[in-house]
Amino acid sequence: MDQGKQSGEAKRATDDADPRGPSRPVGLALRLVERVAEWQPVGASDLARRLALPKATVHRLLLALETFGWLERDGGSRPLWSVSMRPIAVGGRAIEWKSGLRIAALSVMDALRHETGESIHLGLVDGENIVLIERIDGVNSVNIFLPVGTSWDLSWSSSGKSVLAHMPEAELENFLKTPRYRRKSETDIIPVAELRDELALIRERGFAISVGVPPAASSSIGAAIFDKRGKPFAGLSITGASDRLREEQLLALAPRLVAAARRISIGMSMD
Amino acid sequence: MDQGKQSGEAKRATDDADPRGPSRPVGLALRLVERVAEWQPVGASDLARRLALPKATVHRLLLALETFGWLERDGGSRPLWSVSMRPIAVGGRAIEWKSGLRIAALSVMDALRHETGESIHLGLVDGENIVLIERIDGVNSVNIFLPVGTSWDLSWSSSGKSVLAHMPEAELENFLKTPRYRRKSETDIIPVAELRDELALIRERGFAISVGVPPAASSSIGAAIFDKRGKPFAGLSITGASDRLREEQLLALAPRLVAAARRISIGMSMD
DNA sequence: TTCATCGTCTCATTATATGGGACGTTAAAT
DNA sequence: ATTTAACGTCCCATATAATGAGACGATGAA
Repeated sequence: MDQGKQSGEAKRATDDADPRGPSRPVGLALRLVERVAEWQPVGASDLARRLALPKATVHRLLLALETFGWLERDGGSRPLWSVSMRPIAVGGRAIEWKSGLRIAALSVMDALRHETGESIHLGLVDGENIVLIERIDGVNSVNIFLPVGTSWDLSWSSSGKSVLAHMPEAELENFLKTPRYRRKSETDIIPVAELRDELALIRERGFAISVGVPPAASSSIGAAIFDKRGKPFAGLSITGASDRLREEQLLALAPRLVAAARRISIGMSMD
Repeated sequence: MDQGKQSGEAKRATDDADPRGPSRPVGLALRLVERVAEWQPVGASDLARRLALPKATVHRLLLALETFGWLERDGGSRPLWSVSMRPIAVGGRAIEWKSGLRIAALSVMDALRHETGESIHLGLVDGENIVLIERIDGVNSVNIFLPVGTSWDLSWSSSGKSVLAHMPEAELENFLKTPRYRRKSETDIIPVAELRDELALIRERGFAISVGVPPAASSSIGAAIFDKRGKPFAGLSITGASDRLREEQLLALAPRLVAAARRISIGMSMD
């Protein structure tokens, strides 16, 4: 799950500053929830140290978040904290609604998985990431079961790249301002020129390909989904284990995938 | 998605009270997030009215939550609010970790869906609800695709009831203190005696059955999953459309389901 | 047994939340 | 086209809660 954060982390270093001002307690509490999710199970002192916050403040907030049902602790003599099911329940509702998309996509996704036998992923853009919001499993066994909520940098996954390729120029420029790292690496920066070339190819072909993406070495082919105004906001992809889905197999699936993505875009435009 | 809240709503009426005291702003903010998720897209005044809070307070919190990335508004002249992808991303991490369960369950679930051809659901207990955290789709078409994050009252779903049946006496008593409504009804209370009888039957047989559960009329057979200490904390179920999965079909699947649930429990006890 | 570290709690001080109400704007009703 | 009720937004004096240093006993490692 780290991959989704990699690029986000750099920016969050600033967020982790300690902004005095309005709604500070709320901000602290939410940051606490996010960090507990990341580091769970984690102790109070450890948390305070990593966030550079006073122990007493963290402790008080932890108790509050427990009361409100967002955090839980195990029963040990040195309590360790983790997040409850609340965020998932809340987020599930978000997806349920947010998605005319989900409704428009489901039948198409189901059809696609029967045509191809592979797993179909639906991702929604969230800032500079793409978040997996729905998955329909292929009929084959030995599948890759990524959990809903997994997120990747837009420059990583095939669906992310296909969204990137059709983004308004200004937004893309802004995205390219911060360096993008190659998957599996935290130091190896992708040259901007290389990324631009790939995006140009994606625009031309109408789909993107990714091979061997962590965590579970999976390969995928992805296409963008557009809203009424023609802006890409989601991605559809066919995903499978790298050793079974090689580039030629992926290319063979391209026409079906592109057709499915277009059908969803059209379905979304008809509200 | 309403079904998950139905019974919860009664209790939340009290939560919705306005407790002065420590961490009040945090509590208000979190309640706001939960309610926005429930009612989205929703306007500020509407929200304030429904929560019986001053407009100014709600407005200030909305702006803060937007800053922190938990809420978003559309661009209309009368902004409507909805939740962002943040909760899903946070919750996804929760699941990722929480689940030795997920890891232990996945291969068993995959095997089970191949044996039966039906969709397999994995739910985790969250207070008095059970939350769908993982779904593996059956190989048949015309499936029911419930989104991860959907939650039901424990007395509703088959997996919930099977958890209830094996709960410690004290906890069960506490659960039965508040009245439980029949699904699809907001007034029709299930007699406690009837519920007790059903739970006794479930204990005896080792599995529970539910027919025609909303939102998508689905029927299911469920069994509980236990932790090392023998406490039920999750549920496994086979779910399908009501018109295809009748009681006799469900009963035929029982032995396989019970075996799978037991295998997961054992897998969990071996850390 | 020693001892550093942990979770927990208190309290005087400081900072923020609070919400009534005013203002300009929007959109529905007339 | 005009009216009007409801909306989003913001200000500001007051009430309220957040803050964090430090104390304490409990825990687990050395």
